[in-house]
Amino acid sequence: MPAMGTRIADTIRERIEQMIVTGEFADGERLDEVKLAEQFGVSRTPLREAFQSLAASGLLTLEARRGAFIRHPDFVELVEMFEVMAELEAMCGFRAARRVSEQQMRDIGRTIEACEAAIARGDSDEYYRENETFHHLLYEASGNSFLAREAARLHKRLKPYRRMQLRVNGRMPQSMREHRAIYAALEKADPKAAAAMLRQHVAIQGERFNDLMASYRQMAPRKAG
Amino acid sequence: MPAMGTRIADTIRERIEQMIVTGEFADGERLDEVKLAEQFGVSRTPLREAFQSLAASGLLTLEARRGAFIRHPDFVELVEMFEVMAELEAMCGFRAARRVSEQQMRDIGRTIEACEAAIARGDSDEYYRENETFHHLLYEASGNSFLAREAARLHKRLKPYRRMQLRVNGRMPQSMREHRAIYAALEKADPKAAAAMLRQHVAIQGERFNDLMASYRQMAPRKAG
DNA sequence: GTCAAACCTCTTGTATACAAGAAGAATGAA
DNA sequence: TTCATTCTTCTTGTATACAAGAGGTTTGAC
Repeated sequence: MPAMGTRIADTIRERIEQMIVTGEFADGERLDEVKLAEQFGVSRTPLREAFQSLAASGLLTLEARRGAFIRHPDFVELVEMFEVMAELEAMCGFRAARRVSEQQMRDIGRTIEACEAAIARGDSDEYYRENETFHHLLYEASGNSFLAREAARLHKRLKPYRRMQLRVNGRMPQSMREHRAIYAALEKADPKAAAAMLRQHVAIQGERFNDLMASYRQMAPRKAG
Repeated sequence: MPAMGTRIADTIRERIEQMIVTGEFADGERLDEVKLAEQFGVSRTPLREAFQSLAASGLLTLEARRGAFIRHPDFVELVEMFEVMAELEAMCGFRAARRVSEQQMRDIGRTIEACEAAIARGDSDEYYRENETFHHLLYEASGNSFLAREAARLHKRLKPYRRMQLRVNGRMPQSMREHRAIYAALEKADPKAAAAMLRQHVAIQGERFNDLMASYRQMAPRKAG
């Protein structure tokens, strides 16, 4: 964690990042420096530094002398990104199967139960939170801190689009079964099974491909001037 | 001297990035804003924006109210990074085996020959250049543009440390044999073989682990106040 | 001589001022 | 009316000014 004291630029970065990953901006929308600076009560300087940082993380796009834009990935790129995400998670699972600690297994087990409870209550926000925790615990359990950071980074970047996957009818119970299967593979210390399960869990393939495409088409019209 | 065509911040970013990946800075070195601004003949503003961008890419570390520092990865993290790099390259190879075009195969073949010619001439700079091209062509050949970008990003970040691997006695001819094996796997359209070859080619394991560790120890003392 | 506290200086972080493209509006010709 | 051109305005990009923390240094007490 890079020293993050009282720098306004860092705070701004966090806040804009949050706005982006919660899907607050439409595709193609331009982030007005003056307006945002006013909104946050700061000058343009820290705001622009935040922009640079966010752009390097891929969360927004800077166009020379035109400004900062939200550019949602097109469908092809979205599939590409999930393809990489699937492989990173598989890699985490593979390594975690050998390296995961008992404490980590308990934590993972807890998030699975919390997920199921959330579904039972119909609390989808809680479900998303716990699901996220599940995956982050897995990244950590890989025992490769660099891999964990990179996986978390891409995970964050995909956040606005992950809901599309889960919104589909019947996806959540299926997702839960997969969580349990992943847990079982870790418990058996079976790297290949864990990797395969996770690849399957995250990848966009088969029916899921069509589901995502349909969801994407519903979301796509949200274009901004 | 204000705006004149291209963004200064971008130019500065490129130049500093180049300085970093060519290993121009020692571990722990602080990048003096005033001195660098003077050196480049610009104000601190675009320089600081470049810093933000570089920090987000992992090429330098920003510490609140202390400055921008070059923090070389420790040995463990370096191994972790190569582990991820190996997997990304394997992934590229897997996909490239199915998707690579004939033109791309010709280009890849050409870089292999250029590499071998460079070795024969003892031109190591040229060798590094062509080797880099070989890998970048492979990333592109994966057919997944997002994957290609991510692989290229990590490749760049590892650049200062890749030479350590190759400097080892006899590594270059071995590396060339691997290039040819990778080429053969692509030609046979054998995804698993291509992936395995690339994982093997990039990963730090077996003897290579010890070689890298030795090289790292020689490089490590380059600490700055 | 050693330790601690105040102070000074140097560097970073933020705000503001200014320059210069870019996009759009107004103007004029066909 | 339509197209091209000029001009206006708005926004970004860069420089500079100013504020404030961090680190080192001096000074004083013991």
